[in-house]
Amino acid sequence: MSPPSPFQPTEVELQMLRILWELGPSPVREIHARLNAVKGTNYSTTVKMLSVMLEKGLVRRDESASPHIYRAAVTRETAGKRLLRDLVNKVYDGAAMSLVLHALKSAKASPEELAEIRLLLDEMEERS
Amino acid sequence: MSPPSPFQPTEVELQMLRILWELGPSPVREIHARLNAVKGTNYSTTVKMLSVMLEKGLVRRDESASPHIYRAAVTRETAGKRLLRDLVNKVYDGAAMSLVLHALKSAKASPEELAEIRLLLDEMEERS
DNA sequence: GCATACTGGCGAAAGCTTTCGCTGATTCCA
DNA sequence: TGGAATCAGCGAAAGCTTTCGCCAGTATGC
Repeated sequence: MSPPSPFQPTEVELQMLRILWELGPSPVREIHARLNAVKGTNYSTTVKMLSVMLEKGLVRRDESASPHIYRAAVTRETAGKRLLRDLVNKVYDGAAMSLVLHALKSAKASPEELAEIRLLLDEMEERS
Repeated sequence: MSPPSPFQPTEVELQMLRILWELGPSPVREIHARLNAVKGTNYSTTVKMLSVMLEKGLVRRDESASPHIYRAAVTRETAGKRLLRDLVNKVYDGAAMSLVLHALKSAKASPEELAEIRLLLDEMEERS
């Protein structure tokens, strides 16, 4: 399913990905504007970061457009899933459910979300 | 509740913590035995790692016992909670529920666990 | 056509984490 | 008590990620 990507984004790479997820495909300039707003870093830094991420396969680049357009190569869902799996393995020793419980306890949920979870639970119960 | 610890453990530190969580309070030797088994690193490395973690407040040390005894200064629960909060913020933008859903979908749960979650959901619903 | 501004990129510096060599102290036996 | 083994630690090297200075190419406005 996910063939060539064992890459876990680093701290700042994740920050960058988040910007890309929010912004959608964008030229460096816009990405930098956002990053700079929160981190006050240099334009060069943003460019470099993107080029590193390009090598790692975390972003994609469209060079045909004149200001090059960058887009995230992984969806928020995929990245989240990977990081989550990682977290579960590293801390909860693979017991994903402990984590679900923790997360649930410490989170605020809307009625809709609660309903969605119930639905999911139903499905899971049926299947087993 | 958690006064002086904004420290997020790094990769290897987490590995070390996991060993401590499993082993309980232990002398360096035993910790090293485990670490070495999975990473093949030097005894010195383990000692250094522990001293760094001591400075960061991630572990505690009992120097009165002759082979010094190290123990984790954070519980698995606390560490997990912190990392989780971090993950939620960095990837899901604070929307813990999206994460819960993901985790649920990708996990196998026993009937007992499912029941526990339902219970929790009930409580949450009442409170809102 | 020329100065100016914008864009992209390389290579190296800075700053972490991680690893280990080497050294001194302590413990353990015979 | 002497010698070997174990234990603890420092300081520096190695290896990442992150930052940026500087330069070159390209578009832009006059």
